Amino acid sequence: MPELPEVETIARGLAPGLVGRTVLDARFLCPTVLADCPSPDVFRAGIAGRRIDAVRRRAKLLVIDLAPAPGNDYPAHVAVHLKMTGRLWIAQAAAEPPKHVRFQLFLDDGHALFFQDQRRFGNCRLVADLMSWPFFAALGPEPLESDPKALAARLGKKTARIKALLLDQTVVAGVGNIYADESLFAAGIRPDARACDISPARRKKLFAALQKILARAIAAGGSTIRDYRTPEGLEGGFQNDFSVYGRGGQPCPRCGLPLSVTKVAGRTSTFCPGCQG
DNA sequence: CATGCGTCCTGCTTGC
DNA sequence: TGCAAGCAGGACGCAT
Repeated sequence: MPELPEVETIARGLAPGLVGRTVLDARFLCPTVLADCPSPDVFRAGIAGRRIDAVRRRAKLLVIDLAPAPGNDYPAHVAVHLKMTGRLWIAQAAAEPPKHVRFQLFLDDGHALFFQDQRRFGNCRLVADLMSWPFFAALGPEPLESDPKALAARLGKKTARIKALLLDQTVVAGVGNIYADESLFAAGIRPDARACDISPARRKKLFAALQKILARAIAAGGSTIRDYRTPEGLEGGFQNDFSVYGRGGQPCPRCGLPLSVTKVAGRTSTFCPGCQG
């Protein structure tokens, strides 16, 4: 469930405890959490002795930038995808890992980064060159760093449903089901509308609304539906500001009609049949 | 190429 | 009260 605002909150929360530290080792409590790597030992050797230069977000990925080190004489990155239920926090290295902890990164100050993931959808990987990773190279623009008009132009001739395109990480990066539904409501667009049937002005309005909603969600520390927590263990606050997500059957906050629930692009989609159309 | 759909995974919720 | 089916959803593999 962590989408752009949640991963941004996590990156900001982890940075003070990680940046400047040196990585000593890693431990995998679940073998499948490690993606695109021949073995845990290859990963461990690849990170050992490196200093953490930065902790940042790209799309829904948490990216840890690692400096070169003796024996590892090139920059590298650890990329973590939290998917639905992933959580990250820093604790004493000797702390007993709670249930569903899949991975630990041990630091030179006696602490460790813990990665917990109940549903095992999440993963982490060690990447020397991010752009040689096809998924990363194909990511679309960051919505908060782009002109809404330029984003709108990216889907001008597409016939797919607008909801499917918002969720497509190559169209725009970092949007998931929550912020897709919320921005479609704000722009007055049905989730099952075909992109080519939406006027350029309304498509621009959609991305302007997306920017505003993402910024407000980051300011609130993200949205907690069930599993998401900040690195400090706190729930987000933006779930209290939802207009439609998870509110099927309840009155539309704008017109009072009951909100409809459908499946679009295989995802539950909530919208107002009066305001979006 | 573009689009759409089934699959993975596990714990909570719903329904009989 | 108990148990099974349903549901959540990001990315990917495959079908059309």
